[in-house]
Amino acid sequence: MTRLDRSSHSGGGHAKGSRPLNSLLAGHRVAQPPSAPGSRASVQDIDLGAGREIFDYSHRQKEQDVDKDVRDGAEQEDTWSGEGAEALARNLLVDGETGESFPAQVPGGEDQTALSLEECLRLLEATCPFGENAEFPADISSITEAVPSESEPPGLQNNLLSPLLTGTESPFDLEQQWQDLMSIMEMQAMEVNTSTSEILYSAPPGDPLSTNYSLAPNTPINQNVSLHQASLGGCSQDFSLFSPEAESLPVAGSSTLLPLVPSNSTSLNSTFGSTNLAGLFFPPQLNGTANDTAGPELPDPLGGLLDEAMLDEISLMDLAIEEGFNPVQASQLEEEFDSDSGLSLDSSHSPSSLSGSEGSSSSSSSSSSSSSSSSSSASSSASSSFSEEGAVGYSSDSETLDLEEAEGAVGYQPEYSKFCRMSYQDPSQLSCLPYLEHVGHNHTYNMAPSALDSADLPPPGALKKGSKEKQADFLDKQMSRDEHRARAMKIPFTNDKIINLPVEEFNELLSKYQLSEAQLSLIRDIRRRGKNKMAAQNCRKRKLDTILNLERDVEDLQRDKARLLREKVEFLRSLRQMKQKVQSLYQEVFGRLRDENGRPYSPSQYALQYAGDGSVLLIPRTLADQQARRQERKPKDRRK
DNA sequence: ACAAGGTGTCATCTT
DNA sequence: TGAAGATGACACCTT
Repeated sequence: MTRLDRSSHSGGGHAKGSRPLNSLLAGHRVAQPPSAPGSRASVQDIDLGAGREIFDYSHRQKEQDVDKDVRDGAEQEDTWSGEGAEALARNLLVDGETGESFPAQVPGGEDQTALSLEECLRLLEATCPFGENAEFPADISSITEAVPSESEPPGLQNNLLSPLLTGTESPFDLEQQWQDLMSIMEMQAMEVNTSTSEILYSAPPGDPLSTNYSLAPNTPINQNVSLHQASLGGCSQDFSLFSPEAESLPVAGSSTLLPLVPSNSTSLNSTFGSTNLAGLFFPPQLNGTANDTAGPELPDPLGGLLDEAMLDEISLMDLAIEEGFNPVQASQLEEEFDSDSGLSLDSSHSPSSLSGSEGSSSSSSSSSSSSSSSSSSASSSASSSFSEEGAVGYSSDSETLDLEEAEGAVGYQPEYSKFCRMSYQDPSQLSCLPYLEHVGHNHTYNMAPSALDSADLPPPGALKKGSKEKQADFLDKQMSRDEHRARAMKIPFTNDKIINLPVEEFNELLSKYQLSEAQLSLIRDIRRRGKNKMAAQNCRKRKLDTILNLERDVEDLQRDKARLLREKVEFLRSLRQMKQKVQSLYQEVFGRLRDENGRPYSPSQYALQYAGDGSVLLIPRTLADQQARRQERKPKDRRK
């Protein structure tokens, strides 16, 4: 935040003219009028050596023309509640012997029928054997409550549906479902190549669920009944609707129960065995082909969203994302870390020999890729920066040139390629000038203007036959501004030492020589600039690492999201299957109910009600609707 | 001519 | 308190 504030002051860039503070007060920097635009030397460091015992800018003065090359110029959801059952229980009587419940006050009380759950199960087992492994919610009524039927026409509502199945309530937020699925598709479109996306809208080969199913990219998915028929093949799979306790409920054979006459059991069996289970999801009266107690058909609100084919395709997509993406992207990411930044913090790349090796004891091993947090990356980078970049530039002193050439030739540098790439497009040019490899860190605009005028690299031929003079000249051109100044001021040691020596050694070094104020000032400036230059490089490295880490985090999160969506879809799919099974059970039981005259009950007048204790009751539709409405209100109230 | 990216430098803040 | 490091901002350069 403070930095943002600072930016206001330097908004125009410590913009030369606006950088007043100590600079302007001290007058050591002269803000050049705009008449000297674009000139890097518009504000220039003037190191007159105005005694800078302390590192105070106010002591700087306009630089004398110590370097004649330096140009003059100034510087410077879901609700599975069982409350419906509880509510219902308040209106029910409990059979003292059987424990079964039946409505206490219902017109036409003799029609109230409570079915033994065991009987129901037995009934259903005849046609639909249960699996053993399926998990099922304990609260049966809540399951029924969740059976969707929202899209059925109002007129068709009073059908063979659970009384809690109202036409208005859907346990799923369809909009949310759609958004999730669209999200998956978006991700797929984002991360998977087009070939994969083709899979999205075409049936996967060999997928029996989707052979009769095709999706258009922008077409809402339709419910295809035969799809479920194929997928479920009766109710043979994983069907353990009721708990063992429920199954062990006492058999109700009393007069309170209406006889369950399997009058049409054969037809039921045949019908049920090949029943279109998708149809079981829906009210029976929609199914005109079935008898009046079986074969309902309703649009499945989930069917459009959770169609088997689509689910499989989503899984494929996610798989492609996860499996296809990971290795490639990861390797790409690694390459980025290693090459793109070109600034690996790994000190294993650090030079084994540094001109500034006095301070290389601080060298520490660090790896940007191993640190997921930018902070750790930052610290490691900082700790290794000295040794890593100790050899950067600033080696111009002619007296030690040979030494530095040797040093430069030894080891450098992790950033060598990058800097060479930046400053010299052709590395071969450097390879034939090994003593120049550190020069790549100097920008040509740091060079003296005269050097800038002829900054072009000498043609290879010229270099070939180049005399030592020419080489020296060329080397001279590559020297930084500070190096030129240091040479001009006859600083008796290398810029490299000036920059990289620890404070104590640095002060010791200074004390060894008799230096003028101008020289001391220049030395301190060189040190300050050199350190700041390395700091800036490290700062940029860290910034880059941070960006890369964030990118990686984003990719990880996207993968997580895709996985969670996939799991959600799987859950929804199994939920739908369970609902279908519950619905089929419902129809089966209801279809076998007979009144005292041996006639089937009309689904428009009666409905089965699952009680909380596991019993099943036959109650009038009106009561069932009331309870369903009451049930419906509760989640809405809760939402508010 | 213009944009983008790299680099050096400064001012300022933080450690 | 001073040294060193970190960082935003700017100018300049190269591509």
